Amino acid sequence: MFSVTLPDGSSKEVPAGATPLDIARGIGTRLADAAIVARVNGDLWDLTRPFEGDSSLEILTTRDPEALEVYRHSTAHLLAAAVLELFPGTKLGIGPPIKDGFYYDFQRETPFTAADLAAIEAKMAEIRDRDLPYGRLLVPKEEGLKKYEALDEPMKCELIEERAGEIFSEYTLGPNFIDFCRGPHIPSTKKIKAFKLLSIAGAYWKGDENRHQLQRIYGTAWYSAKELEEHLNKLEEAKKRDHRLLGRQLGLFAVDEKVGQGLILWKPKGSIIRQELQTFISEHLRRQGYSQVFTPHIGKLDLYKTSGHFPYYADSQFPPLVDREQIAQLAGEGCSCAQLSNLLDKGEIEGFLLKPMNCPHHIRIFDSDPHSYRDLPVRLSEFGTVYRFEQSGELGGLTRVRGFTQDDAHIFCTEEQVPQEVEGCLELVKIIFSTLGMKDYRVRVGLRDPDSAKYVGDPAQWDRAEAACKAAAASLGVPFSLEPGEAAFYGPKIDFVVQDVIGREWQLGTVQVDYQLPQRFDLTYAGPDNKPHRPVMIHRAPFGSMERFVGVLIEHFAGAFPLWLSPVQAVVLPISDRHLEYAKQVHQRLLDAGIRAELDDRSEKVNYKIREAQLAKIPFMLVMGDREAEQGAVAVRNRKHGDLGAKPLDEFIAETTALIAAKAVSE
RNA sequence: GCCGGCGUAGCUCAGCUGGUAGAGCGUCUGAUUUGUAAUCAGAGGGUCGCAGGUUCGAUUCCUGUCGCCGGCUCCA
Repeated sequence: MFSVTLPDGSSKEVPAGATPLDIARGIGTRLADAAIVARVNGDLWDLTRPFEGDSSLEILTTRDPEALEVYRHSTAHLLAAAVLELFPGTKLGIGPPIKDGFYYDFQRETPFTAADLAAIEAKMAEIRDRDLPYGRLLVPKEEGLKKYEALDEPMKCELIEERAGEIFSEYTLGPNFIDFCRGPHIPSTKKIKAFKLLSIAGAYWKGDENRHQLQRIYGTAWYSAKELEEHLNKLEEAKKRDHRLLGRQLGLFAVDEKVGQGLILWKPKGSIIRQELQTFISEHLRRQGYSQVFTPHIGKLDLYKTSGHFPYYADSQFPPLVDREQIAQLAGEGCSCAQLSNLLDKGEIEGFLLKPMNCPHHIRIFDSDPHSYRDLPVRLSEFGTVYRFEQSGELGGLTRVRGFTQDDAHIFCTEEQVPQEVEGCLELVKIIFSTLGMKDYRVRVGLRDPDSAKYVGDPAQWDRAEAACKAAAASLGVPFSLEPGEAAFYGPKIDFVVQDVIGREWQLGTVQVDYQLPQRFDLTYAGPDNKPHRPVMIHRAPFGSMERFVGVLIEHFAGAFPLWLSPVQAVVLPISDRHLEYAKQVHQRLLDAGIRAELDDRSEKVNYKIREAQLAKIPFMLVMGDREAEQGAVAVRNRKHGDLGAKPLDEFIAETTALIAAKAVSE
């Protein structure tokens, strides 16, 4: 007999061989029905796995987030079983649960098609209806390896070699399916109520682009058809907020294949949003003692050799700009492209680079004057456009582009000033997020990966810089995560990360502490001892890039920007031609008051004009007919609150300009 | 860059197994003078992404290429 202790402190005596499910049934059929998995002595445990001694037990039901992961993982096994029934010989990779669903990686000669997906889904339902138990078996490692070799499952063998202990567990599903798996799983397939396969994608084995590529099938699974439907609806709704769609509908930006992939054309309306954001942050920069600078879009290759950007990141740079005649001459001498590239690397040919970062230019500005410790910190800011040759498969919308403008600045300060300066930078990011009402972000402290060689500089400096970042993040008052491998090559950083409508994460604001570049450029300032000292640099961009930030912002507001950012803040709608004269006067008054207003003087019905303005998400529609013209009034309609009734024009202007000045998030 | 899917009028999309294309909305013109989410009528608009190939004939099949979408990898 074992003693099993429940969360309420009570305990039950059970015979050897008893399972968590037995106890759940003993407590009640409703609990047994809702039960997905157990927690035994702190570990997740199959409901049907017998106790192995005196235990604590918790039954996890559909209410527990961990249970949902188990449920989805079990659905992934169901997917794999269906694939093997339909396509024998397919090799299995891995099949974990993920946010909102699961995937399974397969290796097969012929790619899966959309039609296959439907067939697989049907087969899954068929297997599910067989009510098969998820059976747990224990196998000694050597014996297991032989078995999976016999099954011709090379990836499973590789996983066993790497991960399995002396005895490992595997899970069966019916007589023909077996999978090396830590588990746990739901008791049987009949628990799976609602699932759908969503997409097929390529994925490298073990995420390594040098290894073979697998076909990944993504799916989603829920406890009920209703939840599944809601989830699918949510995905549909999210698509409508996609900044790529809204960007076109609202006329904010365009990407033109004749101009080039990933190169953003800001249309007039989008430019207003960007300009307003720049004006907004510039005011805060001024208050924080920043100076503004301008630098060119290119610089000599040598500059980037000094900084370390070239040639180490040659793959993500646009090709160097080299003198035409020099190239012609080299070509005449039979110089190959590879040799040319080599000559560039060695610095034997001079050329220019489209700048991938602004820092080298700012450094040269700093270094153009001698500095005393009394001058520091020096804070140089620039809305600097940089160019990076991102992989073509990565480009999309405004979030991943090849030319973008950072709201960049570099702070040159003493080591003692670092904590205070970093906090000042974080303050800027906080101002942005709070002004725009953005709450869904996470803070990531990117640290170096001790196993990687891509970082420059000595470890002691890294340690100090990482400590400074951790301390600053801690002072922020919001949760943050420490993430090794996420540092910049020259230093650790604090990033603000948000999600787009389809759940992809994007880094926006960033603050990076850098001990390397001042050294590489041999920057100094005169200390109190009148000897040269090395300044520390802080790179920071509170928006990150204007492109990405606006992209995220479009989705955040679903295109309905707050008044102060709206490209058109009010539209004047005369009811008929005889109100046109008054409408023009109103329009001009609005423009004079600094309100971005348009006049819709088309001979259309007011309903039609309202509909268009509404779809354009214009905050205020001012309808005017005889009554308004007589009284010097405007009938105000708000995009969200509808008809607000008539009020004197002066009053509307006063209220609206106040809302704009306050950067109110809603009208 | 890799895997898969897609590319028909400005936009959204239809077009069966090869016989050079159609709708709605937008645009333009005319009529209408309108009170809080679409007034009516007419017209214009596409070398079916681009380049080759197969074929008597290709938007439709094949190859290449460019671009877009999803995922992977990457992101100084």
